[in-house]
Amino acid sequence: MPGKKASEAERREQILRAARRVAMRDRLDGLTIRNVAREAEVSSGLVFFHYSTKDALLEALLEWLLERTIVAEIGPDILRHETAVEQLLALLEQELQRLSMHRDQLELFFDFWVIGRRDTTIRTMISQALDRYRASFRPFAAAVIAQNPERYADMTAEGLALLVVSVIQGCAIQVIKDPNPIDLKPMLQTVYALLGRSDAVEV
Amino acid sequence: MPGKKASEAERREQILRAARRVAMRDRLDGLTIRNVAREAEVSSGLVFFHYSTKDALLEALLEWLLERTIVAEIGPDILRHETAVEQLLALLEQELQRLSMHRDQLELFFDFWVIGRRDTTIRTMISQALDRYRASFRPFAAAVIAQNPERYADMTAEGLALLVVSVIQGCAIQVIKDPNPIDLKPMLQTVYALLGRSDAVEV
DNA sequence: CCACGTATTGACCCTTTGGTCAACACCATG
DNA sequence: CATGGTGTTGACCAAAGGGTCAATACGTGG
Repeated sequence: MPGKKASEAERREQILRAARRVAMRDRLDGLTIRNVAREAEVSSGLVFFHYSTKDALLEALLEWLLERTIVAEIGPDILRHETAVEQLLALLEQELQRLSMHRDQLELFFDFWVIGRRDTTIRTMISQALDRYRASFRPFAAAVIAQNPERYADMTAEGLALLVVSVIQGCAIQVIKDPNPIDLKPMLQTVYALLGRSDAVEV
Repeated sequence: MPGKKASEAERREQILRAARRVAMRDRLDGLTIRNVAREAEVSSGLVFFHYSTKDALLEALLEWLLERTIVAEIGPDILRHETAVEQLLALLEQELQRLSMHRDQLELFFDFWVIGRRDTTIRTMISQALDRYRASFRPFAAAVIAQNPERYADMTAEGLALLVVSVIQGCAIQVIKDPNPIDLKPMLQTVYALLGRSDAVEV
């Protein structure tokens, strides 16, 4: 006995929201069509009606995840710093802070990562998101080098951006490695020392 | 119609080897008891006879993987360097090189990583392996700081070791991000510039 | 050469899951 | 008020996979 009707867009949103809740709670291996349907309080058939296949639903979910996880927001908190080095460091610190919160999103990302080894579409989506992410660090890296060429000789903007992003991604692994979160402060302090700033910072 | 008998240890080894081949070829989602049995040319029942459950087989497989993947070998190639900085950098370079080869083992590791979010035993095994890995960098980090305290003020051995390991793990993600391998050289060059060595190196 | 423990087999069970589909209810329109 | 298109349902299907188990072959000790 079918229930009320709803518009295409509404229902898709409703189902996607349910999928998000399920995924955040039970991870990807708990994300079954039936679970999503139950969470959205609709039938399993309806999920297939709006998302023809589970992969389609996964891709919609990943799109949402990527644009709120693998994005470096360049706001006034970053740009208000004077020197390029300080801006880059502020960006790094901001991203590390974002990692420490949002562990659940991080874990979900790694779930998708593993699926992506198999599914070309997902793999490509992730790869492009990570490329964009790294690209957003590049101008800052270039500015750092330009501002003090003799000290930062032998560096390239590409290399520095890749280094910073690698540190962030490595820290992502550290953050979700075990239940009790790790303290990234000593590491951040070390980076500051290497790149030239020395004032202590909160993490 | 049962086949030949074999000793306990022999059969376990034979099955584990088969499991390794299957895992390296088809990833963890292709690692079914039936696949392992076929690869080992035994029956599926026999796999359960020697590994009472699939999890037990997975743990045996993970143990093998960890001790050949998440281990920093400190050989003469590292220790022959004069300064502590050079030793640490040589170690870093060696590990990055190891990443670039062994992509398959890396991907397998991430498969286990995701499973480990669910399975406490696997999670603990991975966590401990990573802790040991980081610990093996610690003495080198400490030596670096001790050798030039005024330059590396504000650093701690713990922080530097964590930084180096984070870089390696971040690069691991870069390495398997997309099919065609990335070039880590510019990044390594940047690290050399930051930590003080300037001669070019092969990767 | 007999008997007993054990290694080995493969059919079988049960659960889960992605996906299909015929039936049915809802709503707009004529 | 009929009617057709479409949103919606839940039963059903097939495949896959972990695990069980009775039957059976093998080897060894008596």
